[in-house]
Amino acid sequence: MDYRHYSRDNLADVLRAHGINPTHQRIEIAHALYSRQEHLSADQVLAIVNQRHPETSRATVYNTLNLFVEKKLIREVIVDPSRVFYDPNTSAHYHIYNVETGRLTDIDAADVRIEGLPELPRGMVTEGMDVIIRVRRG
Amino acid sequence: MDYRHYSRDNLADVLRAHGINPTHQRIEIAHALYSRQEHLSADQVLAIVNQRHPETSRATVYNTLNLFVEKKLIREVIVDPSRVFYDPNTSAHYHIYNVETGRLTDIDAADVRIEGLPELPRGMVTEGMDVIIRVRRG
DNA sequence: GATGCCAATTAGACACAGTCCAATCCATCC
DNA sequence: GGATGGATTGGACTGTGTCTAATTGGCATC
Repeated sequence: MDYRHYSRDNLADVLRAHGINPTHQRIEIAHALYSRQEHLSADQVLAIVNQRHPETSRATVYNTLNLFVEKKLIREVIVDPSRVFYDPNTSAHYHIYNVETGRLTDIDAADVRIEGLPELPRGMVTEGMDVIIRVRRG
Repeated sequence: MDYRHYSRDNLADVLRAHGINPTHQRIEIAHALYSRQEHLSADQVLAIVNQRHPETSRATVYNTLNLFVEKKLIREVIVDPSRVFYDPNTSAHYHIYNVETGRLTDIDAADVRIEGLPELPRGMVTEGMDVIIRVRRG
């Protein structure tokens, strides 16, 4: 999937490819995340989407972000107890979290080797692995 | 530090060793976590502490858990957007999180090798690394 | 034992992220 | 142009966690 061009037309195709009906609001929300390639909280998405004219409701932003997560268009990043971040990068990668600024940075998982993890209990499957390095100014 | 015996007397000593004035409430809260060696949310701690006679207030539970984290007596585990878990195990270890049941299990960090992590930006220091494997019944 | 001090605790108000719900809107199909 | 059904909306609601002002309680000093 090529996300280099984030025109609203392209994004509509991306949504369709993930089985999502591309409405105006959904395209705006996808655009907020993809055009920035940043980690945004739901509130930040709401604020960005509403800088343009039409008011989009809070409920729609939350509904849509959850829908995108379910359809694997974006990923939740849980690093801060006070809010969830949403990540338009769904390829395998990890995160550096600056606990002072709240800024998240990506680490490509291809560069990292992790060995010695235990076997999962039988009947269990991995849904995902998060690696979070918490940093501050030293 | 030997946490094998979790009498309230021993816990008072543990608190003092971490520079914490051991009050009744604080000892009960420490006891709730250490005697179970489990990952508990603040609400679970509150419920356990109040099973015994004296009512301990919600504010005290939150204050105390935050104090314990600050004094490195316990660790926060952030895996669920809706609540923080507190972990009496402060040695280096990672977590398996069952997204269906909400149950957390430890992985000893000594068994795991992680290589290829990038250098931190200059002037930054690591405060901690979290590894969370999210699992479900497959 | 009485007194004063200060930290710890308390109840309750508050803040905020996120969810729920019933009413409305709107794109599509006939 | 209706009818249909999914999407959106505002507003009420929930649950976690924080704040604050008032009270309590342990401890030292007299």
